[in-house]
Amino acid sequence: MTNIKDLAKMAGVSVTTVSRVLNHHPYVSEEKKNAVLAAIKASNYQQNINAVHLSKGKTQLIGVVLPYSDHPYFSKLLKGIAQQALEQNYHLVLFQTDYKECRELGALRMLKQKQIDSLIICSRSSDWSTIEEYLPYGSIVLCEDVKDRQVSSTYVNHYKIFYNALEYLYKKGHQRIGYVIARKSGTNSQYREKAYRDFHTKYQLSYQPDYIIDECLYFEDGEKAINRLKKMKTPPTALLVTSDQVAAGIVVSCQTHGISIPNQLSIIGFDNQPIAKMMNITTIEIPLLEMGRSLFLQAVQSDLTNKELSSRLIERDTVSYKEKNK
Amino acid sequence: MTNIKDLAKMAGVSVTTVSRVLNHHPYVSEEKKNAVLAAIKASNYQQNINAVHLSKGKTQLIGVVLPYSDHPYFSKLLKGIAQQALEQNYHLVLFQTDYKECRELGALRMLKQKQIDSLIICSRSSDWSTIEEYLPYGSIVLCEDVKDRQVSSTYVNHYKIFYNALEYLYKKGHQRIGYVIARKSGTNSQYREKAYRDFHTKYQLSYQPDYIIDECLYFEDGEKAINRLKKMKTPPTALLVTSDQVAAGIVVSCQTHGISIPNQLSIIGFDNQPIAKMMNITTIEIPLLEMGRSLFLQAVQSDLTNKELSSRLIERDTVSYKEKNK
DNA sequence: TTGTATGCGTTATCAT
DNA sequence: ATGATAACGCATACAA
Repeated sequence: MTNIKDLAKMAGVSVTTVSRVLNHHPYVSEEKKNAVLAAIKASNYQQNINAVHLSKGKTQLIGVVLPYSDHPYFSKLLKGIAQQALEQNYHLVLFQTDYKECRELGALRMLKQKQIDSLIICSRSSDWSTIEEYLPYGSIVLCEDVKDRQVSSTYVNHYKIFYNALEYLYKKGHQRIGYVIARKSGTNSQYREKAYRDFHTKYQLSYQPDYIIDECLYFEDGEKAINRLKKMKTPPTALLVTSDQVAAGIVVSCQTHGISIPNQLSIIGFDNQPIAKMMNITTIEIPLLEMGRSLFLQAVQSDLTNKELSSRLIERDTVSYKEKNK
Repeated sequence: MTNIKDLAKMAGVSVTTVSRVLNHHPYVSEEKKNAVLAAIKASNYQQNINAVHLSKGKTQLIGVVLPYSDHPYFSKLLKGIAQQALEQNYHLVLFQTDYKECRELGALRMLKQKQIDSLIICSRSSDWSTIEEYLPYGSIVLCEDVKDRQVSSTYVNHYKIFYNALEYLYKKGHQRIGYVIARKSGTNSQYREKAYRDFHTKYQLSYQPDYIIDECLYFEDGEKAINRLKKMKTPPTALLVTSDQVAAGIVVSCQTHGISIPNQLSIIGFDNQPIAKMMNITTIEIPLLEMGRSLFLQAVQSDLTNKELSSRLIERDTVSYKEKNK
C-alpha cells in the first residue's frame, strides 16, 4: 500500500507538497502538481483515512441513536438525517438500541473515544446527568424539548399537538377519547400524557387510565389495540394513534371485528405516512424529513440552537361527527 | 485530554506497560497494573480509537450497503446484521443508496481507504468488474448467488422459490399468474424472471409481459398494483408478491375496489413479516434475520463461503382453489 | 512556492 | 516483567 512518502519520492517532491495537492491547497506549481497527480495515478494511491482522522482529530462520522431502525417513524427520520449527511460529506454510524440504555452508553462512549464527531439521539433512554457527562467530548443533539439545557435540539411540540387534537375530537362531539402509543416513558410521551390530563381537567371529563394503550409500534399492533378495546365495558369513541402504521392496522382490524370506522370508532393517526393517504386516515403531519435534516445540521454546527417544527392536521375519512348524548 | 504518555508519567511506568494493561496483555505485575488502573481512574482517561485504528490498520467498522433502509425487507435484514455486529463488538456504517451506483462506489472507496474493514452489499447496483476491483482492500460479501466468483455470500434460491410457488398456484388451478416486484434489474429479479419464463414454457402457458408489475416496494404500492390489474382485459387470477407489505396493501386495496380475495384474486406474499400473519396472507418465509447474521459473520471471517438458506411456504387464507376452465 | 521537522495516540518490536 | 523506540500515514507550523 503506497503512502504519501512513496508518492513524494516518486514525484520528486516533499510529502508536504503531496499533502497540498491532495487537499487542494494553493501555492503549488502546475509542474509539481502534475508530477504528484501522475504518481497518484501510477500507484493507485488511496489515502488512509484513519491517519487523517488521527491527525485532524475528527472523523466525519456522526452517530445516530434510535430504538428501532425498522420502524417507519425512525426510518423516515433517519432518511432525513442521511440526506443531509450526504450533502455535507459525512457518514453515519447507526446505534439501534431497542431502548436498552447500555447501547446508548456505547454510542456515548464512542463520542468520548473520538470515533464519532457528534451524536444524534432520536429517542433517549439515559438520564440527563449521563448525557451531560459526555457533553464535553462532542455535540449531542436531541429530538425533544430540552428546556434550558445546554444542547441543541429539533422537535415538535407534542403537548400542543396532542391537546389540539383532543379538542378537535371534542368539538366533533367525542367525550371518550383514548390514545395509542409506543411507550409510556420518554419525554415526548410525558408531554402527551400531560396534555391528555389537562384536557380532561379543562372539560371536566373523567380520566380513564385504561384508555391509554401502550406498546403499539407496528401495523400488526393495531390488532392488539382493538383487542384491548373489546375488553372494555365502555370503550372510547375516538382514538389518537401516534403512528400511522398502527392506525392503519386498527382500521384493518376493525373491519375484521365488524367495527365501523368512523361511526363506531374515530381514528387520528400521526406522521402522515403514505399509508395514511392510501387508507384515507385523518392524520397529523409531522415533518420528519425536515426534522432529520435539521438534527444533522445541528450535529455539525458548533452553536447551540433549539428548533421547534410545526405540524398540521390533515382531515380525511376516519373521524366522525358524533351527536352528544346529554 | 490525557493520553497514555500522561498515564505512564502518572503511574511511573512506561507507555508500553500502560498499553499492556489497556489491552489485557500478560506479563505485568499486579503492583504496576494497579498503579496504571489508578491513573486511568484519576484522569478520566479515554483511549483515542483513531490512533488504535491507525496503528492496527483495522477499524472494527463494517459497511452495509442497502437501497432503502425504511423498507421492511432491508430493515429486518439490517436487524440481523446489527444483532451479530453487537455480539462481535463491531459497529456498522450505513450506506443508503436508493440504488444509485455512485453511493455504492462511495462505500467501496471507504473500504479502500480502510475506514471500514469489510463491506456487506445487501443489494448490488454496480457491475461485477467494479466489485472485483475493490476486492483486494477488504472482504466484500453479497446477498445473492455469486456463482464461482471469489466472494462470500448468503442468499436464498430465488429461482427455486419462485418456480415452486408458481407450481403451487398451478396445482391450485391457476393458469394466469402474475408477479409484483420492486425492480426488474438485479440478480435476484433475473432469477425470478427466468423461473417465471421456464414455468410458462413447461406448462405451455402464454407468457404475458404485462403480468410483471414492478416498482412496488411499500404497502401503499398495493393500490398501484391493483390499478394496473384493473386496466387489463384478462387480469391474472393469482399474484406472487415479493413483499408482504405490498401484499397487504393489495389485500386492502382489493376491498376498496370490491375485488374478493382469494376468490377473484389469490395472493402469495414474501418474507413472512408480522403483517402477513395479522392479515392471514399466505406467504413464503425468508429467514432474513438469519441471513443478516450470516452476512455479518462472513464479513469478519477471512475464508470465503457461500451459504444458501432455505425458505418455506406458509399457507394461510389468500390462495383459492380454482376450477380449471377447459 | 517548497521543504523540514514535529505531532497526532497507539501498538509492536526488540532489547534487557 | 519492563521499557525505549520505531512504525502507522498524514497534516501543519515554521523555516527558507
